[in-house]
Amino acid sequence: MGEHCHHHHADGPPRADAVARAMGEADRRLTAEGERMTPARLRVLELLLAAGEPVKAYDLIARFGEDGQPAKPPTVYRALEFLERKGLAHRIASISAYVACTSGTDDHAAAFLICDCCGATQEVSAPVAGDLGRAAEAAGYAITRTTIEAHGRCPACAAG
Amino acid sequence: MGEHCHHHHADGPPRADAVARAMGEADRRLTAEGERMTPARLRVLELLLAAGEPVKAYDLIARFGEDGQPAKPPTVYRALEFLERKGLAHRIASISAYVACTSGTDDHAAAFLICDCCGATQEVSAPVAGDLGRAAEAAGYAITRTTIEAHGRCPACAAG
DNA sequence: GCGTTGGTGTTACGAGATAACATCACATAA
DNA sequence: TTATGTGATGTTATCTCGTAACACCAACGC
Repeated sequence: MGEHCHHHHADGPPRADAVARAMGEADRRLTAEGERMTPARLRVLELLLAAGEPVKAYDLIARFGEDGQPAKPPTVYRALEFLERKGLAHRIASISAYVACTSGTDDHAAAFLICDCCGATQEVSAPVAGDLGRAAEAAGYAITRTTIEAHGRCPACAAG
Repeated sequence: MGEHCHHHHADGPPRADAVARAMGEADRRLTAEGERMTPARLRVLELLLAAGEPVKAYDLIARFGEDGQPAKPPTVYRALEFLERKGLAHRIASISAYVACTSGTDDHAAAFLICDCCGATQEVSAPVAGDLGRAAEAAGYAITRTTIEAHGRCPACAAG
């Protein structure tokens, strides 16, 4: 039972044109909302989209400069905070990593299936009105934000 | 919208005899299973039980010595790992803190309701067979572990 | 013009967690 | 009994993660 299969079988990194398209769409949408899609924010979004899987903050920092120059930590953390606030990225707390949002919808409650073997993750919509919502309601809690992360093995790793 | 009410309304720290009882029970149970409840492990469990709410690892480290001497980080992290493995404690990833398990059952899948205002948390049983389980099954994932944490306001904080 | 607001650059540091290695306690088999 | 393996601990050092604080700057509204 281990972390020994580090090859990536599933949907690898998206093609460059897909990344560009997603960035353009995000840029247009947020600009229309009066937000400022600055170079740093776009760059971090680009790195997340290009990775296609969760990325550590310090990996983003290292890859930030096109010339190989790393960014300063606050630059990346600020961009991540913005992207998360706007629903373009998520933090995965159980592995301290960040991932571009892949749920088309405005759905602010995301859940993740994370393969501990190959690192692939899949975002699924988190029905807050489900089990957890019922428990919260019974306890009188007013929920504002959820962290729902399931670890295990993806189909390919479970097989191979 | 903030973190401004830091008083503790809910069930505060448990009474000393309740802590002692819980420790004795854990000690007996694990010893019967052939595990070693060493002083360091008991001490960390005691600190978690006495707190009655999530505690940061470095707070445990600071409070570890009865004489005020802090522990070395690995001492506490090792104990936490053991307690978590044995179902006596949980890590709450979204706030990087640790809490004693309060679910009587052997139920290894816990979920938490966390008040962002007063810090109180409530452990609820996480029905893995519910929404998330269905999503995982549909995606072909074999789940081994879940992190389910809902943030919001407890009844008292929501009111006051 | 002038203040206000929000974003960025930079330095420095605080907080969270673990690697690596030596040592020790205990059980069990030779 | 001695040998030996296993699991727990002590200790040092370091690594990773994240933020506080402050100076600066651009855009906007009055």
